[in-house]
Amino acid sequence: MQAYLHSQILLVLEGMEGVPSDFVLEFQQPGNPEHGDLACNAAMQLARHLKRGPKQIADAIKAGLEALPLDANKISAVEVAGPGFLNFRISPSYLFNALSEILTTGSTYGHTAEGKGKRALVEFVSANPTGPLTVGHGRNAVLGDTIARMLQWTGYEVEREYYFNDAGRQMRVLGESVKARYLAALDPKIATKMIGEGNEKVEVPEPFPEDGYLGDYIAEIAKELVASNEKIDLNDTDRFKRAAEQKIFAEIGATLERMGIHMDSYFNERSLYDSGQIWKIIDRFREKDLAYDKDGAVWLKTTAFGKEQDTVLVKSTGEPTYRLPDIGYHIEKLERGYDRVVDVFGADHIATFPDVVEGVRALGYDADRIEVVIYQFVTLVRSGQPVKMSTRKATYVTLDELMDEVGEDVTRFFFLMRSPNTHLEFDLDLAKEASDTNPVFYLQYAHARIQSILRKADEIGMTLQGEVDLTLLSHETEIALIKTLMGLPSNISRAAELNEPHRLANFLREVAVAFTQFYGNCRIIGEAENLARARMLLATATAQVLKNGLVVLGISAPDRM
RNA sequence: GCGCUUGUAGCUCAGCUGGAUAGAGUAUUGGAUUCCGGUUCCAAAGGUCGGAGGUUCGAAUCCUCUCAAGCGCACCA
Repeated sequence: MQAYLHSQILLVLEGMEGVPSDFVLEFQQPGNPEHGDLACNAAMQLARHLKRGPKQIADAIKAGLEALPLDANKISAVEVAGPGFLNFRISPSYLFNALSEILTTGSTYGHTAEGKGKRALVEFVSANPTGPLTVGHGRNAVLGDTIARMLQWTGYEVEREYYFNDAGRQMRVLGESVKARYLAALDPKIATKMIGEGNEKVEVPEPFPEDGYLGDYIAEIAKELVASNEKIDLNDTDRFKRAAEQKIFAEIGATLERMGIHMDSYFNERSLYDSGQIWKIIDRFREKDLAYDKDGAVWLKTTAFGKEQDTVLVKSTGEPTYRLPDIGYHIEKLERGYDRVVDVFGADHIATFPDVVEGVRALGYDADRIEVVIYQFVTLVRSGQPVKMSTRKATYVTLDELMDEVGEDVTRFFFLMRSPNTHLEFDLDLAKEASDTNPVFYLQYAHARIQSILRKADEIGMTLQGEVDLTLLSHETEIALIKTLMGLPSNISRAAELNEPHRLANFLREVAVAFTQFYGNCRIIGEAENLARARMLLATATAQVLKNGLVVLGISAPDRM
C-alpha cells in the first residue's frame, strides 16, 4: 500500500516545479484514527524548497492524485489536515482482501522476504559449563532464540551457536571442586570446614580449592563418579573436569530444550588454538602496527580505536586474554559467510565488545555485519522485594527452578516483553497470576476464547463452507481489528531488523485488545447467519495472527485453558 | 575519574524513520453490577517526557552541556 502511494505521489511531484531530485517521501501511520490510515508529510518538507505554504502544496498534491486518479480499490479518501499532512484512507475492499490473505496463508502469514537468500548466525547463551543455567542466562537464551526465530520468519537461513571455553581457569577450578567432593564421598570421615559469610556458610571438605564451586550439583557429579566404580587416577584432575563438563552440558542442553531452544552447533574456543589461526592474527596486527611488545606481553593498540588505554592481547605468561580468541572467533564466523552475525551479551560485556569488533574491522573485515545485542540484568521480585542472587555462592535461582515455579511460557514471555536494554523486573507474583492481569494469559486467553467460540459455532451446525460476504464487516471495531491484524508482517520484520522481540510482544497485546473490543461490541453466535459467518472468519484470522505471533515468540497458543 | 546503558503517570513499562491532543497495565477515586469487602463493566483523575540550551515548520525522539541510577573499567572471561 505504501509502495503504491509512494509511486503515485512521485508521479504527481514530477509535474511540479522546484522539487529537489533527491527528495525522499516519508510515510507514517497516524496514532489517531481521525487522521486516516497512512499519512505523508511531503508538503511540509517541500515548503522550504517551493517557497509556498505547506497547505497549498498539500492541496496541489491532492488535486494531482485525484486527477490520476487513485485506485478506488486501494484508497478511498485523501484529506489535507493539520499543518499540511496528506492523510489517506484505505478502502474497505483492500482490507477485505488483506483479511482473506491472512486466512489463505494461514500458519505462514507474517513471513517476509527481507532475508531471502541470506544467512544469519545467532550466538547466544555461551555460558561456560561450570554450573546450571541461571535466571540471567535465561534472558540471554530467550532473546537469542527469539531473534533467531524472527530472522527465520523474515527469510533468513539461521543457525544457532553456543560458544564456550573449557580450557580456562574457571574450568580447572571446577574440576578441582569435583575432585574434592569425590574424595569426601570416598571417605566420609574426611575433615571439613565452613566457608562463606553469615548464614550463607557452606560446609566443604579439606582441602577445597579457593573460589571453588559450592553448588550441590558438584557433590552429585562426584557421587555419580563414585557410583560408576571407575578406577580414577587421582593425579588426573582433568578426568574430574571432563566428568563435570559432560554432566553440566547435558543439563544445560535439557534446560534449553525445555524452553524450546535447540542449538545447531557448539563452538569450542580451543579449536581456534588447534588450527593455529590465533597466532596469525597477532602477526596481522603487527603488520598494521596495531600490536607491540611491552613488559613481556603483547598489547593491542586499542587507543587507535578511541579507547583510553591499550589492552593486553597475550599475557606475559604466554596465555592470550579473551580478546584474542574472541577476535579470532568473529573472524571465523565472518569467513563462514554469514550476512548477519548476531551476538547476545549481558551488560557486563558492554565495555569490552567494541575492542573485538574494532579489532576485526582493523584486519579488513566487514565488521558492520556483527550485531551485538546487549541486555541488562534481571531482578526477580517476590512480594515487592528483590530476591537475593549470587552466582558464586549457592544462592542463585536456576532457570529450571524459575520454570518450575511460573511455567515455560511465562518465563519466555517475561524475558521478551521488555526492551533488552532496560533492566528487567521479573515479578514472580504477577507471573504466577492466572488472570488477565498477566500479559501472557491475556494473549493466550484471547486465542482460547476464539477457539471456544468456533467450537460452539460448530456444535450448532454453523459452517464456513461456501461464499462468505466479508463486506458485512462494517462495525468500527471490526474494521479496526482488521487493520491491526494486517500489521503482523511489518511488525515481525521491524523487530527482526532491530533485534528487538519486545516489539512483537507489544503488537500482540494490541491485537488482543482490538479483539476484546470487537468481542465486547459484536456477537457472533446468535446473529443472522451471513453476518455470523463473516465474523467467524474475522475471529479465525485473529486467532491465526495471535498464534503465528506466539509461535515466533516461542510461546504456546492453547485452544482451551 | 573514564566508558556504555537507563531516566516518560504513584508503580511496572510502551512510544516506529523527528509529526497532529505522549499511551497501556496496575494502583487510586467515583459510578454500576453480584453468592462474596474478593468479580466484572463504565468513567475520572493522574505528565514542565530528569534539568538547561540548541537544530527544525515540528523534539520524549537528533546534538551539546548537566544531574541521578545501573553496569563495566585486571597481564580475569
